[in-house]
Amino acid sequence: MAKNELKSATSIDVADMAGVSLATVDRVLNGRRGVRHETRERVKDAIERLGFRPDASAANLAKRRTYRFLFVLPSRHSGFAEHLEQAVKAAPAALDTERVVISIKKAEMIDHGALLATLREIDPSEWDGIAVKATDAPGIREALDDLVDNGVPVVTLVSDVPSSKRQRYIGIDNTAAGRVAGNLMGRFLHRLEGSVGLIAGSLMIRDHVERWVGFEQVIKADFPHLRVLPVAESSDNCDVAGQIVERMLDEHRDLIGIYSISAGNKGILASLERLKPQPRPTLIVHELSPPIRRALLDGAIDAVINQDVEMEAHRALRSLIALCKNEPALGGHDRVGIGIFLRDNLP
Amino acid sequence: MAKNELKSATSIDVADMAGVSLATVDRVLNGRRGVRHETRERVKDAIERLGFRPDASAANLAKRRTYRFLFVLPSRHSGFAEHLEQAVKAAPAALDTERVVISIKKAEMIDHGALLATLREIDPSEWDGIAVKATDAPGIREALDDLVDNGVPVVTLVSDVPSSKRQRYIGIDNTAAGRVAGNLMGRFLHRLEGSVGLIAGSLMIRDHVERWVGFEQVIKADFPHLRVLPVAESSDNCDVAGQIVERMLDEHRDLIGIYSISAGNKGILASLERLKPQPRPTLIVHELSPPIRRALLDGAIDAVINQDVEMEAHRALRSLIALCKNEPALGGHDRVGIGIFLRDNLP
DNA sequence: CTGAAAGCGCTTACAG
DNA sequence: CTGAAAGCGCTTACAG
Repeated sequence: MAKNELKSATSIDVADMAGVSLATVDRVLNGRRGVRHETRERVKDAIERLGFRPDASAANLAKRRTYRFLFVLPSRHSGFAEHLEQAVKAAPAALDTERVVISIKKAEMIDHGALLATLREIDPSEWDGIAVKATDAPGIREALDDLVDNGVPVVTLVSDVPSSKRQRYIGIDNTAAGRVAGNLMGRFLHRLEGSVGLIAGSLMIRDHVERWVGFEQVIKADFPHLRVLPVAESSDNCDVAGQIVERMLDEHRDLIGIYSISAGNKGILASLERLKPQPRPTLIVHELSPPIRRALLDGAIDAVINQDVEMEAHRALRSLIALCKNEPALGGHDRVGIGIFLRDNLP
Repeated sequence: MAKNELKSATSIDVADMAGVSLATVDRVLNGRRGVRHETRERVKDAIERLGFRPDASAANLAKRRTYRFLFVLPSRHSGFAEHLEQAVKAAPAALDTERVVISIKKAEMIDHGALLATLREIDPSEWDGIAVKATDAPGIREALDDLVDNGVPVVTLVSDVPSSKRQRYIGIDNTAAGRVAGNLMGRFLHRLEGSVGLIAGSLMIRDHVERWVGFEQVIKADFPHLRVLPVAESSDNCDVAGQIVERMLDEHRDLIGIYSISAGNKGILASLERLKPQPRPTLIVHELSPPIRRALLDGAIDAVINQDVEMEAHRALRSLIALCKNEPALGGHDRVGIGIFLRDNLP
């Protein structure tokens, strides 16, 4: 291997070749104004010819800029909420080159009055960017818009508020996730006929609605022998979810499947365990957490659809930093993959 | 937020507090020898009290060390091989703080004489680390061991050679992947009875064997009404794979499923398309590539099991760097997740 | 066993 | 519109 392959060009090389100073190279590199057109072209030419690629860590070392980001996350106790919070806290450490300090504000998501108050409390001048797991409820959109209008980049996390001015949404395509659930349900039930129950947290939360819609689409189109019952709302409360299952089993003797769109799985599993319907309805739920893993391994759950919260937290940071720098969106870096988990591919 | 939360301690702060020079702080930090016990303790104490965390990018900037890594990859033309090569080439750019130069050497995998010759050609002194997608064939193990004995870190990629001295294996758990395939096959076929055909590339390639074993395990245990046919070997050749399918359909009129363990899917799809068996056997394959995506969307394939080659390439680099630095293995950072893809969760 | 000083490749006031 | 110089937080010979 030629030695010169190992030493890549630095900005000094570029400056020398273009016959300018380091400061001018820096101006061209970072698109700062105040460089004569001709000079700019000379520098660009040198960059091109040397195959120069700026060293991001050196740049960040010199910048020493620290970003302060606020994350608004659900306060309600659930496996997913905890996991998300943990992932958000751990995310800055994975950023090698950028300095980020994050704070977390908890908000009650089901009660959107509480969420609204929390959002209203935020002082935009204190933050370089904000990530919110928000509901799509009245007033929330305006609160997000106010933050954006005050010059703070805002991204929605996990669940989107698409009509707002938030710059990005970081999370899975929830309609697609619902379709995946519908597909698995239909295929696992093969040609059996019967009813399928849906349990969501709240139809004010966008991701729940989208999953429901996706599920219905697929069942209607590809598995018309299945009857989808009206969605029941649990407020993401385990006890309520458990009662919903009891009622479903009682009212629909042909119940052969349950799609749990949101939280409350502990209650659902407990009811099924207690009532032992034969055969047990095929059960598809969201989000891997330790108890859900166990239930999957034990055969109490048939499939889990999961979003990678570590990746979401990481991408939220990357997006916020990109927004602070006015960088264009990198294609496909906001969407997170929809994971399907069976007993044997648990991570 | 207090201002001092934003400014974290630097090694100068540590040096001041401990009453030593920067060089000594560096020695303690990096476990270099030649520091009196008492001095070392003073420094450690200061690090602790200041909550000092070294800045990785500054360290790497100062080091300017460049790693030269060699990747031995399959030469045979296949969607997966191309994708893997592309991922390997792109991986260094994702490493913000480390400088890595990679080279790629192509080797014929099915013909292990050729692979062996390729491995024997490698001059250990030219490389800081080597990643190999190897077969588990005679002589290969010894060739890998020789490289390790010559002081070069070696990791296996995608397919392991567990009896060798390679330091790490980076890839999916292929037995688990086979189990996932078996599970999906069993569930999709529900209670239907019939034969299931398996097509592998070569039983000299470890990942193929492991997938086969995992598949059989699950079918035997959970879906005993399915009959698994003896594995056919295609040498990862599309034409051969297509012929195998024709023969299977001809000899087994009750063929209701096909598990394609490796490459050659184009041939399999073509044969099924031409012969149009009714009903079409449930088809499960590995590795998403553009033609496979299309077939999944068109309904010609029922499920795809995928490994994330970008992640594998990235982890291979991280592992090799860690090995060069004598860092301990980070738990779970070698294993890559097994992705299950249906029509609606394509990335 | 320990330290002073140069340097890694950029950015940032400041001066002109 | 452009440049000289200091500095970001570490590492590395070299000297003692």
